[in-house]
Formats: sequence, structure tokens, C-alpha cells
Amino acid sequence: MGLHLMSTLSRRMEELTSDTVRMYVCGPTVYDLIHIGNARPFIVFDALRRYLESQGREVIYVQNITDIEDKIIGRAREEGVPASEIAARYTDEYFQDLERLGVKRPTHSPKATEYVGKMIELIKVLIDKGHAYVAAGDVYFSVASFPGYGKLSGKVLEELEAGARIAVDEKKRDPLDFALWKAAKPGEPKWPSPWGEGRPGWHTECVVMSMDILGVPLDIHAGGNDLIFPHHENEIAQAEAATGKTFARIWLHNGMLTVRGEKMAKSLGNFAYARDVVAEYGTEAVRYFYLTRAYRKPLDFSDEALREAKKAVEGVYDFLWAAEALPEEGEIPEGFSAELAALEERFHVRLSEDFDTAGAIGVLQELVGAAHRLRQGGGDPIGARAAAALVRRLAQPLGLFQRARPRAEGRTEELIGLLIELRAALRSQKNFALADRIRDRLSQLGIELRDTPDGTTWTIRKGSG
RNA sequence: GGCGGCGUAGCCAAGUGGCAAGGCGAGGGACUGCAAAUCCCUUAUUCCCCGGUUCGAAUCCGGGCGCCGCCUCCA
Repeated sequence: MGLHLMSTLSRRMEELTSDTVRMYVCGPTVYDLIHIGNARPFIVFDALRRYLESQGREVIYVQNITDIEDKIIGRAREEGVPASEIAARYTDEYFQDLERLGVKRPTHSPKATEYVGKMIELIKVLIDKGHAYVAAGDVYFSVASFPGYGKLSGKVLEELEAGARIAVDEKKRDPLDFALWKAAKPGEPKWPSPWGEGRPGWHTECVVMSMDILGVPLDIHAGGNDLIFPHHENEIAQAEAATGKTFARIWLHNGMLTVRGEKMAKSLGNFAYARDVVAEYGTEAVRYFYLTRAYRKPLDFSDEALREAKKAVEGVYDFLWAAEALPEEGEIPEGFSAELAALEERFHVRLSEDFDTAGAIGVLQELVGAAHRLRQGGGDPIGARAAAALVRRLAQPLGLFQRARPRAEGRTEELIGLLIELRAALRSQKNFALADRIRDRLSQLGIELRDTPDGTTWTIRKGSG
């Protein structure tokens, strides 16, 4: 099935046709742990990547690590350690957080500091072509030299300048010009260059790394919608001014995570670290929370919303684990097979239209409901098992519903079985006081018993996984 | 001020021209020694407001109102 995505650049749906998808997602600046809002693009574009792979496409997924930047230098100063130490520490923490979030490692995670030489090459080209100029050790991109400037963000140069809140910098010819190379101030990390010692500007690294690893045009360039201007606008200007070719075909931008309607941001202090949220609610609740809202829309973070997501996830597991414990008996009614096929089709249709994960997850929930009704109507166990298998298969690219039922270790299972057996005997003798005591004590140990018409089953308490 | 987005049930949320998905919550019921869990059913005559186009609009067009993001580092 085809896939259409809403591109910020064209402001319309674009079909993604390539079998090999070259995809670039803006990564973190490693000066601190990522907050839960930062995790949104990582999760949704990871899901997109996996969905593309599930369609049999090859995805080359590149995500940069900005390991030289003002905030890193600032933090290093505060702690009195080299900037490289701060960057190394938070790069490591970032990879750990990706794992906690259930995000697959990018195919490539290039670091800015490893591309300084290639950035200098790009800057040289821009100077040669008249798109950049040197000013007292700095190099600036001349916005006026690139006619397409503003095409991504829909901004018009004159209006930007009229309302410019940008601090006037004497070195710039135009207040909108942005730094490609910054001269080093005393004590700052620095690299040699034809314009003196310094370091590259932030907007340059993504261009150089993406073009170096993926070539142009990229199939997909993605990131938060707060990067549309100026970051991505500036990337387009540099890349297209240098190469004369289209930089990226499809631009995807996720909406911001908000708290009581306001953007979550370190500077506002209204943030929670991603790892803390995962520790409290679990990886899947976090993924479910994100994937049940269209990636382009703003999404409000709250404990209530996360709790709700967690309950919804547990509900699906209740179904999966119960269905998978059923015997493989009977036949799937023809009508039910057709229903499953129709639901599968609807699931894919939802994803094919701008990767509507929320709609697709709604279909998964319908699948669960259909299986329940089948059982209720006296359908064979195999039907529910088929539905469960389908849920697992479809949810796999979303990174949801892949966990096996938690099992106790070693002899524990047999011992629990023994207690259940004893309790059943007590119940048949109407010794409910003792039977209830077994149930209560096991519950205290995190083992929940459920008396069903088919006998007693048990589970390790939810939420412990 | 410019550019962009959002407004659907108590809450969250999908749907973008043909009878309003789904989740959470709530109410009723089944099951049960009790409990918990689970399951079933119910829960928007209507999609912020006002006009228009259409046989038909939550969906398209025009005009309002409200909220948010970007325009400075930001996922």
C-alpha cells in the first residue's frame, strides 16, 4: 500500500515511492538529559521508520548528535570540565534513553565534531559561489543571495526584517544572515580553518552530515515544528545554494508537547526528564500516549493522560495474554476471517494517510473488541488466538504489544500451581476463610488470582513490566 | 504585526463531502461463596459560532470567536 505524507514544504500530501528511503531526523544537543517533549520526534519517526521497514523498504535513518554548541560550552564552564566530557557523557545518556523509549538505534549517528573538516569544505563552496562572506573571523551566509529563502516557513524577507527582534550584529551585512563559522573566544573549543580558529555554526552540521551520508535529495527530513524557522530554512538555503539541487523532498514536522497548553521547554521549567516518565509509566504507555495523537498536532502532557495510556495498554495485554492461553481448538468462522481481513486493511489505510497512528491504534482496539464478541457469541478459541496474532503483527512497527506474558522463575510456577490446587480443594469444602487467605497472601506477593468458570488463573501484577 | 496550527461526548482522540472510529471515565447487566479481574450493553440527532456552496458538510468557501506554536536557543 502506498504512503502519503503531509510535507511542510509543499503544504500538501506527497507520495513516498522509493524502495530505499533516506531519512534524516534532527537529533539532540548533548548538554543535558532529554526531556519527554524531546522524545516525541524520536518516537514517532522511529515508528515511521519501522513501518517503512515492515513494508519491505530499506530505510537509512540518520540522526545527528550536536556535540559542540553554546549550551555545551556553558555547561562545561559551570562544571569546570572540558566541553568534550559533557558531550561524551550526555551522548551516552541519550543512547540509554533511546533504549528506554523503545526506539531503534539510528542507522548512523554522526557527531558534529567529526564533520568539522567537511563543514569547512561546504563553507568554502558557499563563499566561492558568493553566498557567504567572511567578517572578522566569522563567516555568514548571505540570506539575500538565495532567492528561495523563506519557502519552507512561508516567510517573506521584507517582513522578517521589518519585525526583526534579532540583535543587530555589526559584522552582519543583513540582520537575517546567520553564522556558518564562529571565531573562537578565549577558552572555547576550537578548530583551525582558513578564517582562523573557531567552530562551525549549528545550522551547517545537519546539511553536511545528511548530504555526506545520504546524498541529495533526501527522501525525508524531519524534526520538531519549532525547527522550521530558522533552522530548517537555513539548512535549505545552504544546501541548495551550494549544490543547486533540491535538498529534501518531504519535510515532516511534529507538533510540540505542551503542559497545560504551553510548550514544554527547559527554559520554562515545565519539563520532565524522559527517563523519569518512562520509569513511572513504562515504555509502552509513553509510546501509546504519543502514537494515539496525530504527530503533527500539539499534545498536552499530564499524569492523567499517561495513566490513561497505561490503562489502555494493559487492557490490550489482558486480551492478548488471555487469548494466547486458549487452546488451539476449533475453526475460525468464515465471517470472522473476513472481519479480521477488513480490519487489517483499515489499519493500513489509516497509516497510509499521513501516518495516522491514532486511527490505526483505534482499529487495533476494534480488533480486540471483535475477538471478545466472537468469544461471547460462543466462537472457538482459535478465533481469538488469530485476532491476538494479528494485533501483535500489526502493532510490531509501532513498537507496541510485543511483550510476552510475564512468567515466574524456576519452581515458582509449580509452587503457585500447588497453592491454587490446595485452594480449590478448600473452596470445594467451603473453607472460604482459608481460601481467601491464600489469595490475599499471594496478592501481597504481587501474584493475582482470578477465579473463572474454566478454573483459576494467575498473573504477575500488571505494571511491573 | 507576519506565517502556521488547533477547536469533535465528562476527559483524551480518529475521521477532511455520503448513516460520528477508538480509549479513559460513568451507568446498567452477566459471571462469582465473596472479592478482584474479565466480558456484554448504554453513554455526541451532532462536530466553537454565523452565513454560503451542494441532493447531501464535522469535512468545501466566506466571516467571526477562542487557544497554541514560530518569527531569538529550542524536538
